[in-house]
Amino acid sequence: MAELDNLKKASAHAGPLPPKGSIPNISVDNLIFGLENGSLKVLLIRHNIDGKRKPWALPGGWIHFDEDLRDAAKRILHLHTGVEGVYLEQLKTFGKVDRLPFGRVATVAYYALVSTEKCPLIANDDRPDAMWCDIHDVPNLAYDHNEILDFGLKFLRHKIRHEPIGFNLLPEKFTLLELQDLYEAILDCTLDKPNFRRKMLKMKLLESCNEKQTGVAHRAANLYRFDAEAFEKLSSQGFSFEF
Amino acid sequence: MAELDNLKKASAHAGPLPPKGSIPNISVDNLIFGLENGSLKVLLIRHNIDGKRKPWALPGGWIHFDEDLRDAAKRILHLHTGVEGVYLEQLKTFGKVDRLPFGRVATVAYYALVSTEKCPLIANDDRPDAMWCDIHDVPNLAYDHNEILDFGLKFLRHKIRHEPIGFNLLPEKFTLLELQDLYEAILDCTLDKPNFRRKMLKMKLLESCNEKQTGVAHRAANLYRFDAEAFEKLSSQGFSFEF
DNA sequence: TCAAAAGTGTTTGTTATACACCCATGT
DNA sequence: ACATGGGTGTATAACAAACACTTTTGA
Repeated sequence: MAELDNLKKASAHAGPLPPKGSIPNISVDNLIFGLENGSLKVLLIRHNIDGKRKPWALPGGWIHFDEDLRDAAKRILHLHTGVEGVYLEQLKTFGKVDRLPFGRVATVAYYALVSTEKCPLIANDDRPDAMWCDIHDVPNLAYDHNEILDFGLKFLRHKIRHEPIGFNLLPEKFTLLELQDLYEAILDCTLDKPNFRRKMLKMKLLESCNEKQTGVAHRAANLYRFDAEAFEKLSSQGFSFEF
Repeated sequence: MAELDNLKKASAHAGPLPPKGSIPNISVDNLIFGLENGSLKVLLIRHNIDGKRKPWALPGGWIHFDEDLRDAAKRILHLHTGVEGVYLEQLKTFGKVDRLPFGRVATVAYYALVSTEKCPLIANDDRPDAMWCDIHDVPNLAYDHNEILDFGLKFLRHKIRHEPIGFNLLPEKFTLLELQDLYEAILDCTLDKPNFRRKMLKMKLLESCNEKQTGVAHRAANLYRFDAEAFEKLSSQGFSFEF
């Protein structure tokens, strides 16, 4: 029951619930991206209230009076995925007058990148339905959530070319081909393997784990991890990631 | 008097004024950049209340209940500069619990790029002080406004390398050297003239006005304007601006 | 031994960089 | 005539794209 209360409080989009202890007129909505079977997915939830199914929506919620904006986004992310410490950035604030049928609410959208394997979806009878939805098959969402998603997707496509954030969608250790597949999935293109390799390695942002893949039916690839330290160092010297 | 009322309503940072007809807990703050004598400037204002001078601050205000977020930002921009139709984009929303000493207010920061020559500052006894402040000489600002400015400045430096927005800081017609000076001012570096020329012209985003500079004590340079149409066209073909 | 993916090498054309140079104009 | 900035040319090095090739491994 306490959990259900939490959920109601956490969801701005179950309806015009009075947000006790929360700031009126502002909500948070999270765009949670994941990669599954080489496809880009987004986390959608759907409430079942009095046996009635609401439309699919982005996971969102209200902001407590004593809670930083970013902390509210983290809390909502954790509530639906159980993960912490993942990539989470503010996307944009959506504030059209009539974006919700009840009252005036501006929503601050955040986007998160998670590796789906770390991320078992939390859904049962007391909680809303949840699914990883392929980015190409997104249904009509509640309110202006399609608009938020479209904006976020464009933003991600641009961002991934200019900042090394793709790694957050992969497990800690990954092969170069997994990384390439990720770029191909997000940018919706095909890339040349040898050239992709060279380009990535030349940047010196990947650190070899000196470890091989296991359980593959072909030659095992070397595993790499993203070297955040090296990136900080290079950035401070004026390096700018470009893909 | 009506003007003064407007100003009070428009300024979230004159103090904890009750925002009648406005959304509580959300404000808008504008980061208005301009270029003057080859230096990057930001517009700051300062209120004089009961003969007491408040600290310098970013121009900001409340959002009316029947006004889109973006329209509020436009209104505040126009109030302080008189300009309309200039480059204005959302920067980020700042929502720390204690960012203001009175009450809980999240502020949506916008940034604008204007050519200062179009932009006589509106300031007199009834209005707040206003100044174009060199980016290197910014004083301590009210509340978290230094944080907002720092974030905006970093953002601008990054953005100008990846999107053709610099033109908005120049008059409609400009020379290649003016453009180069702009890049040097914002990126804080020096650039090679012939190479800058070629790089810019090769992108096909500049349209020659077939007109020369006037009133200069040396050979008059050709004037160019930014060709927004060409940019749209190229963008839709996958072109990505890089400087 | 074959399929599947790892990983290397090489060729070719394009682009960036650095810098030398000439041109036009007002004083 | 000379200072000032406008504008062009060019040699070199670095890089990107395309693609042929060898290597490793499990089935």
